[in-house]
Amino acid sequence: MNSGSRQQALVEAAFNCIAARGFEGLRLREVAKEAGIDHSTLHHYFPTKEDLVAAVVEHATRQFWKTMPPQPSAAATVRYHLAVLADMIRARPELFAVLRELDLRAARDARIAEVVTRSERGWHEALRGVLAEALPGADVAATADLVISVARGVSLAPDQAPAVFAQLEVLLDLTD
Amino acid sequence: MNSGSRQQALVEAAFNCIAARGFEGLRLREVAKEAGIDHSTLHHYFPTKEDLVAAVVEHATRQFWKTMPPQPSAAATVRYHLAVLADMIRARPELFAVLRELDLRAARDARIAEVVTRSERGWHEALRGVLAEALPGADVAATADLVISVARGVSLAPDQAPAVFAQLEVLLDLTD
Amino acid sequence: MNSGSRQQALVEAAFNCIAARGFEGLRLREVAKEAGIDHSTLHHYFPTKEDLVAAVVEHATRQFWKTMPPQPSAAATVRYHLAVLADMIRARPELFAVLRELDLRAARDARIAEVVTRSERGWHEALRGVLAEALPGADVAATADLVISVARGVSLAPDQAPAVFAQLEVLLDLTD
Amino acid sequence: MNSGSRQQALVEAAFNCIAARGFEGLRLREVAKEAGIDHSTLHHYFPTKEDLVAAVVEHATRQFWKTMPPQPSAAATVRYHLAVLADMIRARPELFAVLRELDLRAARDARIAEVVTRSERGWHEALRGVLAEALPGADVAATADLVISVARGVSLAPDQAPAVFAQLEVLLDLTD
DNA sequence: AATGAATGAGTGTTCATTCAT
DNA sequence: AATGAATGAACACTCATTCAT
Repeated sequence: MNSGSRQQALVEAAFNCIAARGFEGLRLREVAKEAGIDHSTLHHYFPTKEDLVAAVVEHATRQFWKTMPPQPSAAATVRYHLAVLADMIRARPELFAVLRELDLRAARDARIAEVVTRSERGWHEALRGVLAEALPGADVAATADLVISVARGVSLAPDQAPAVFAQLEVLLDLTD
Repeated sequence: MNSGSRQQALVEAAFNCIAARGFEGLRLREVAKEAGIDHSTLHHYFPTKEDLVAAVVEHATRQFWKTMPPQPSAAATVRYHLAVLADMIRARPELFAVLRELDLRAARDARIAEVVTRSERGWHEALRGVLAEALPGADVAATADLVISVARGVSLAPDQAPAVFAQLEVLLDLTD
Repeated sequence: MNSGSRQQALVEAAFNCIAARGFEGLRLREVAKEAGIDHSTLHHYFPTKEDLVAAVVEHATRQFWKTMPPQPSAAATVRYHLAVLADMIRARPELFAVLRELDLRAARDARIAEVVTRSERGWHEALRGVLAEALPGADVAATADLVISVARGVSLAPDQAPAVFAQLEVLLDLTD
Repeated sequence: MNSGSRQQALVEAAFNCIAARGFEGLRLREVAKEAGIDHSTLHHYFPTKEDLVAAVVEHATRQFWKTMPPQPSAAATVRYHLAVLADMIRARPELFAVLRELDLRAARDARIAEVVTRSERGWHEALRGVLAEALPGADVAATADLVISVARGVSLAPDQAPAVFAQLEVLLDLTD
């Protein structure tokens, strides 16, 4: 087993701990145990807890953000994006729970704030681009923020995701 | 000083700690110190940390939820509600940050889940009532969930609250 | 048992550990055990290890320095002082070993340097005063430094203390 | 680079660590890093930390003790010796700080005590020989111990070395 | 020789909780 | 109620040492 996979295993174990018990429930010994190594070996890969957390933050944001695949029309691209979002939130609620923990922590941790901001900037820009085409005349910046707010908010109640995104789609009037 | 106000002071101190440093940064000694009492004395009012947290949860949800004051029309009532929401989120971001921490914790703490659910149910019902009148023919349940999702999501980026709620109002087409 | 004696007991236990195993062998758990309390209770009295060490430093320097009791003549006072020094070093070699550890540590710890310097200053001044009277015409500052150097040096080989101080007395020609 | 020089480099690196941070601050990883090798490789040269320390002890005592070069007269030899001592202490205070750490450690480590004793014995004998000639009638054993005590003591306050040794020379009345 | 991974005992420190007064 | 003392389990982190290559 090479060192890359060990680090990866540790990050995933840490991610699972955070998903299950929140940041406050993150215990290095438990992470190491789940990854099948001694807890002091963990420090060989991540000298401090903060370093591990930083890796988890990168991991979580990278997992979330996938490019928006172009569809026959801009409106279709937006509709598809909303549908994918709804599906992801339902399929992987823990990922989104962790992302929301990150949002909260960003307010008091500059290191996290930077990653979160960077991650959101990309999403926001992509959203603005496709919304400008799909909804000419609309306030695309505010609309992008609205979409992101809905995604954030509904990931705190994952079961509602399909209905909420469907309703958002109706309101946006995304006809070709 | 009667015991009621002592408890109140402790709950507020705890709330402030959570707002400032999150649940993971809640220290009983610090709460007691901020309330001006010995940390052992705190246990006379709240036997365990969990009890204090429960009180904070009640405190936070009570603070948030205020009845929706009726306006000349149902549409005006909704518009007013959205505006109040935007104002509150901007004025008291810590309150909403704590409420979001609660949403996250509800997923792993049944005691919190119960309070959060109860609080949301009231809000949801009130919203459905006024939306049914303001937007006849609309899917009021989904719309109420959408409004709540937006409020939740935007409280993670409080600065965007006015613009996002304004955009939501536009999409809802809330004319009299 | 009042808190004063507890602190005293802890300081003495810490002193004994340092005397027996040096600063590098100072273990908080062991100190607490020797004082008969739980190791975390120690932090109730001394929040950090550094605080405990500071108290030990004060304790050690205070123990050493006792005023020079005046004798019939200045020369007799110096002779008596040297004799007392020789006796103390033989009687309590660990105390002087700890004081020498302090001298060494003072080079890399400003907090210790301050206490050591303060302690030595008093000694040096008293020595200069009585030497000026006992040995008119001598370089009292250099002689005082010499006496202190001898005391320091011989405390690293306590058995030689009587002989070395006796020889120093001879050289100083301390006749009335 | 042959293994002899590697060992030498490690010993010197260890010596520097002890000089800078004391025995308690001696870290094998740091020593290895300063010597430019992996910390595991260090164990090929010195199986245990104690072995490295033993080598440092030899190194330090060997560095100090250099034979007393004969001068025109025995008194001049002693005077020269004191002057060299004063110069060395001022020029290389860290060496003498380490030697004093060794004296202290000798009290609780037989392995170190042996080296320290052996080193001192040579010095003491040489001193007795030349003192017997320079100061006929004096208690040469006690005087040699006195000189050694002064050297030890003043190396804890290196700045005073010249003045203290000058004063010792005066008291010894080392005229030809 | 040389290395990076791995270990485990141990280090100071924290903190909710309980006890005695 | 109120306090300060006391507890013990848990924590992140350190470090000499060993193992596999």
